[in-house]
Amino acid sequence: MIEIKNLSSNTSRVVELLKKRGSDFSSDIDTLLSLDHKRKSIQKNNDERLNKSKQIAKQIGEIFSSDIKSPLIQKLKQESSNLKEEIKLLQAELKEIEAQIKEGLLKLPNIPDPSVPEGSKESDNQIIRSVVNEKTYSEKIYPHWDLCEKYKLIDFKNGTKVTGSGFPIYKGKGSKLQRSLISYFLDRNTKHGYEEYLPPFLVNVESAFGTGQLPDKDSQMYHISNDNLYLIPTSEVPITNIYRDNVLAYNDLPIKCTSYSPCFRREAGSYGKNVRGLNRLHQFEKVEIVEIQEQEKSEQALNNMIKHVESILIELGLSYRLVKLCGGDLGFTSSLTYDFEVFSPGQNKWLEVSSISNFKTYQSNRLKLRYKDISGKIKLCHTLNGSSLALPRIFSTIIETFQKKNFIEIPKVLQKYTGFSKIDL
RNA sequence: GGAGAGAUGGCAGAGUGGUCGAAUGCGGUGGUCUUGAAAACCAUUGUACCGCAAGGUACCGGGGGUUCGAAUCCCUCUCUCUCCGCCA
Repeated sequence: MIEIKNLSSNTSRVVELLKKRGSDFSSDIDTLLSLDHKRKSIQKNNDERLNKSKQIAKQIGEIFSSDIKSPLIQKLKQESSNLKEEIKLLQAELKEIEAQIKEGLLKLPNIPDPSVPEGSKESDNQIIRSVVNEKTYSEKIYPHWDLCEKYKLIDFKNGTKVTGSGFPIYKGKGSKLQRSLISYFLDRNTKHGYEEYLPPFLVNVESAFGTGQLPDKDSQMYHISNDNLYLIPTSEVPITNIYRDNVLAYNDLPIKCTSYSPCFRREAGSYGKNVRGLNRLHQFEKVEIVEIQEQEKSEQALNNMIKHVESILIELGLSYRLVKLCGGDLGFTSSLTYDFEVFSPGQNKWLEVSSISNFKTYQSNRLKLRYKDISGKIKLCHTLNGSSLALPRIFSTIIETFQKKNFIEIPKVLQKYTGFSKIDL
């Protein structure tokens, strides 16, 4: 949620930057500002009346202690009753207008960073760098769904039987490889200073709201109606919400967390080729990194996160590229996002495996996540997060990239986790 | 799931209708003293909104109500604790 103060003091700048997303929000913002103006004047009126009635109540108390029968009391009571009627009306008005302001603010996406490239579609994203490993294998390359069947790594059919499409069952060495990747990612992240967490996989409404899944992505989450809880679409939600409603000391920062969790996404509207195999699932596993930072340091923090995730991709030996998202492709709550994509030789295309974002104050404003800076001033924190990494597409790319005629090689760094160096028949 | 008790500032803990944003202790910060430190003493120490400021308003788990006046009374929700039941 954008801060209304920012909106009123930098109106034209905010409007300009929001245009990168491909829409003009100037009239929405004007409406919000005039609502806020109105809100202030109502509140002023309200406060004055409250003050008066408070004074009267005090006066009654004083008279009461000396002369219970004083005729003044009745008169004052009446006066206060009248005031109360006015206050009631003003407060109803105030509540209404505050709700309108909040609703309006929630509809505004985050302000894109000035460096965000112009553009409306995926092809407008800016490729920062590409690192492609040369092929050493010249036989026919199979896509991962064929390999999963051949080596019995994943049972898609029975996943569909047991739950539905998009719920694969890993088995045998497939399951072991999956588990090894989780451990490997967590170890790499903790070695880089992130503290490991294992959060709840269900969250309440406040948490879903805090990180911006509600109300924007309501239909994309699984909801448990009995208890009004949501299955998490990413562990960013429970982890970031740990710090909701907090004023941290500047020397508590940065807070760096990493966590594994399954992620549940309804993915309503997806179909066809894009969802084949492991490409798009309703339940998938992910290791996430979250960082809470001082405002001045978040830019550097984002760069560090990128370097860290990149070092993992290099270690795994995958071909990858780093992409800076254009305004049109930028997520609703993000100000600046970089994606890592790995090259899938079996499908001959790039697949997103990590999305690293700086949300600046957009999440923290909702979360009321603040810190006291060195001068004692209270400010909103900056929040950042990224996948480090998302499992299924790494899994599929590994088996596609390192397939040989009758076996699959396991990358060196993973072997101490898997306990085997290849998958064969 | 059943029965009971409770939720107050960073923490502990008073306060059961009037001048309470809230005693007291601990902790934090600043100072005095000291070569330095400790101790002692003094001062200070919540958040949000409005206002140039002075100042005003709201907040004692959340929401609603009674009253001229609510931390205090009533309703409701959530959470915590104790006992019983069930259970990996």
